[in-house]
Amino acid sequence: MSLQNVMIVMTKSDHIPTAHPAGWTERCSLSQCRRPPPSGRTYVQPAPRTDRALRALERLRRAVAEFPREARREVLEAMAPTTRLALLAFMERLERSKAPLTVAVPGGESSQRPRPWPARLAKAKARLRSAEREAHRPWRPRAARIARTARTATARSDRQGQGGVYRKQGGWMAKLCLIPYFYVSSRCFQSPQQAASMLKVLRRARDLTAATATATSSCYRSELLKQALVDACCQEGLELQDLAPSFTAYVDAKGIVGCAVSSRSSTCLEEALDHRSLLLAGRAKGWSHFREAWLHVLQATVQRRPSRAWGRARSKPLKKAHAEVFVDKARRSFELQMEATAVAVCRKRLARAVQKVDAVLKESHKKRSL
DNA sequence: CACACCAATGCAGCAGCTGT
DNA sequence: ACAGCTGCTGCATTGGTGTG
Repeated sequence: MSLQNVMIVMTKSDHIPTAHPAGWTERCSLSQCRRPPPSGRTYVQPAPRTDRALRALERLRRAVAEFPREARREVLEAMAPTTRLALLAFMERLERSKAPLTVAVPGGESSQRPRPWPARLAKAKARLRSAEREAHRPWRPRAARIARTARTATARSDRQGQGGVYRKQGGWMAKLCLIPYFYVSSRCFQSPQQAASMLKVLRRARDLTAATATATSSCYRSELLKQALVDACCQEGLELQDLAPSFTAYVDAKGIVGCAVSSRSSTCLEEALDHRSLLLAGRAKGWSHFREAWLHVLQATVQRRPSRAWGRARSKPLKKAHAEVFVDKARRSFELQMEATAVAVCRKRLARAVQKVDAVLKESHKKRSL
């Protein structure tokens, strides 16, 4: 299709009769066509082919507008000449007609005002802000998800026969999520059977905890958990020191820093539970609060097993300055990652828009040659 | 319906100590 | 001297849920 043809199509569209005072523009919205019109307003049926071309071009125009000004030339040059000409003609026409064009694109928003660059980045940042707004909404586990996940985990462990029992270089250990964001590990055992029997105890403790605590509460009392562990051990004819549990808070913070954050393992249940509460409360209140909680956890000295474990197993608490560097670096790299994602999404949207315009142009060309 | 997000599980690796 | 022990850490994976 030539540039002239594009102009012809656009001129024709101007003459499509409409009962709406704003002209043809509002009819172009697919979503509006599907919905019953607002009271007192009438819409006529859309002219499919013309509208499709206009919609595709408007979609492309906005996809290009999402790029920073300096990148737009490169974007345009990467297009096929016909597509570029069609878009430029469309934009010229848009510029000439001072009437605000509001060709709506499915899933898009009004085109009266182009979205500022980078729209996706702004959206990403809004998401960050919304995480901060969560301050007023206390965290609660999704009961359905937890129940389903528990079923899945059970199914998986049934399949594998030893879910929750992990092989270490020197032996076997049992690990289980006792309550959401809170893990308990047994000490290391020589055989997988021993570790499996400890896993059974941990599962029993989890069931006892679930039976006594409300599923929607994020506040778990340490005495309750400890009692559940003691009772579970007792039912298997064991002592708590046979299990020798250690506890870790593990809070998913991918929405804030792009990773999960865990506290150091502690043999003190209260300590680990406290870290869990701090991290969860921080996460619910947004980045600045989460940062404080994370810093606290990183600097905390925890109770460890009196074992001969070394290396990473005995990582030291960080000094304040080091903790701050660590935390801020994580946040910065998360922000950069979000920006990169936003750019990738813009490119993807552009590719789709170009494809759509190409298809419309090709179809129109075919019809003309018949 | 595709994609992003999230909870939970699974596992490799770390690195100094200990036993031979 | 060195292989093995130890259990904690960090990250990948899995699969369900939410959202546009």
